[in-house]
Amino acid sequence: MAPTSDLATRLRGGPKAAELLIKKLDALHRLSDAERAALLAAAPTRERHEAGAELYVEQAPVSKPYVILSGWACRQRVLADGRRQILSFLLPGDAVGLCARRSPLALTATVAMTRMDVADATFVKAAASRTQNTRLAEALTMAAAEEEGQLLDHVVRLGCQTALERTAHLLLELHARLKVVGLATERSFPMPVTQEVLADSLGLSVVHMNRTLQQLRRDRLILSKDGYVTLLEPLRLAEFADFRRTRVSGK
Amino acid sequence: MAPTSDLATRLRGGPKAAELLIKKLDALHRLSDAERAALLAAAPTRERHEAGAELYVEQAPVSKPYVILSGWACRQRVLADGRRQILSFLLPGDAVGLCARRSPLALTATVAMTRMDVADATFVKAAASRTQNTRLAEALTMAAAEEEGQLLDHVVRLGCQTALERTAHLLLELHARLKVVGLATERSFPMPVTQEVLADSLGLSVVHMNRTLQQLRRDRLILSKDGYVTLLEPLRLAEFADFRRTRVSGK
DNA sequence: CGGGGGTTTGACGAACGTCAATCGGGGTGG
DNA sequence: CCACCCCGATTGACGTTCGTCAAACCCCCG
Repeated sequence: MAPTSDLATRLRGGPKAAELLIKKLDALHRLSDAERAALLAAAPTRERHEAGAELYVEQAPVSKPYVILSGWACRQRVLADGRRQILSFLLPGDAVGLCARRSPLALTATVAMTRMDVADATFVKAAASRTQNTRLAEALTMAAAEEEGQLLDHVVRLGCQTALERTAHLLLELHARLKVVGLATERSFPMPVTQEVLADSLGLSVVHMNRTLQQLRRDRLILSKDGYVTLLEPLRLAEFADFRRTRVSGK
Repeated sequence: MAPTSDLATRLRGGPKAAELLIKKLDALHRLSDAERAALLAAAPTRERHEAGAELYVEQAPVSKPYVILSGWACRQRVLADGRRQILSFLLPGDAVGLCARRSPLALTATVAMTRMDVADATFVKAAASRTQNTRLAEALTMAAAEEEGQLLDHVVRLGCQTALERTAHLLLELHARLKVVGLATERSFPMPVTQEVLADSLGLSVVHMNRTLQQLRRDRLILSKDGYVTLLEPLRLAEFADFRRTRVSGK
């Protein structure tokens, strides 16, 4: 199901740190051959982070940007009394910490939810600032806009959808994002996080999260086991959850 | 309570279209005298929009940027079955539609909630792109980051706060934002929108919104009447709602 | 064999939504 | 000037969704 050989190659530290990033940006705004080559040529430093590691600390300076090579992270905030809200999921191919401002402070904590491999993305910023790499810079801007779109979707989920709708909507988003970078098949994708994480993302209790997933299974809309989710009826699910692909730029 | 004479001046079409914007940016990242002067010198086209007018249509191209001179707007999405989610409030001094990308499509609708006066903000974009106006460009970037911060706050409100906490938190945000541009006093500010709007923003029903406001009044935390809100105990309210001023950039 | 984290279940209660009616003020036409 | 109306705020009664608590269960691992 997962492309294990590719994955193994990447994890062993092959030269293709930018591979997933390119897949993602290309889908958003086709890069030039030169830009793709420039990104692939880079051999950035890699880091491994264990689950629970904090990549950025809320209100602390953003150390350096990363591209996620494998594993999942999230942005989160924790209230004084311990309540946690997960604001977004960060998946392989995502670039993080590429803020435009001068000495940026992180608006949220960023935490590894699984073991993950990341590459220092300073080379991406450098490449994008070269004048010949126009489309790369544009693609990064569009990626930022797409991220804003995801945050807006999240607000809608939390603000006016039921537990069932929220869950379906989030699963559809994760599936779409993973498919772009080749980590999901037509209907399935890995889900390496606990129900507690989903609950904290969707504003539900763990118990209700569990029951909601059960209901989706009972209704034969999804399958889930062993860390994989299968969307049995993506179209019906999308209709039900009011899920629509939003475009960020058009000509 | 409201600075009526200033307001009247602005509404009559005095030359100070950028006045409120400058107040806001200055508070975020002090501009140079030259930058302030450049912004104040501009005499952009003005437009008046009645309540209900749609400044931008979701998924349609963003026509041109605006600075809000008076009145409130919001960004919103409407689901297929009519449920509405308000994603953010746009207040006087806010710039909207200043997207960086090429031919941007609006990620949400933007709707006037009161009669409003806006100025064409093309001159702001132009001024920011001149190389000598570094700090202006930086300030705009920081304003964008602040907006992201507000969106993150909104997710937290919806995801893990009670109706009472959400409401208090939103009122504190609105107060802080209006105070920066001089439209709020130490404890009071105008609230020109219906409870239905607040409800659609906070993910509550109108009925529950009403009861929540009543409770805040009963608890002597706020006063509200005639379109004005007074925060009776801002500190206690902030403590209760876990409201914190988040900084976007640091030395 | 024991332990711990994650999932699942049941019973119960609280927060919030829905429905429907009333109230109150400002505007409008007769 | 007054009757009417409409929109927004308010109230009450009731239903549903979702949270909480507590216990069991399952599986992997040491």
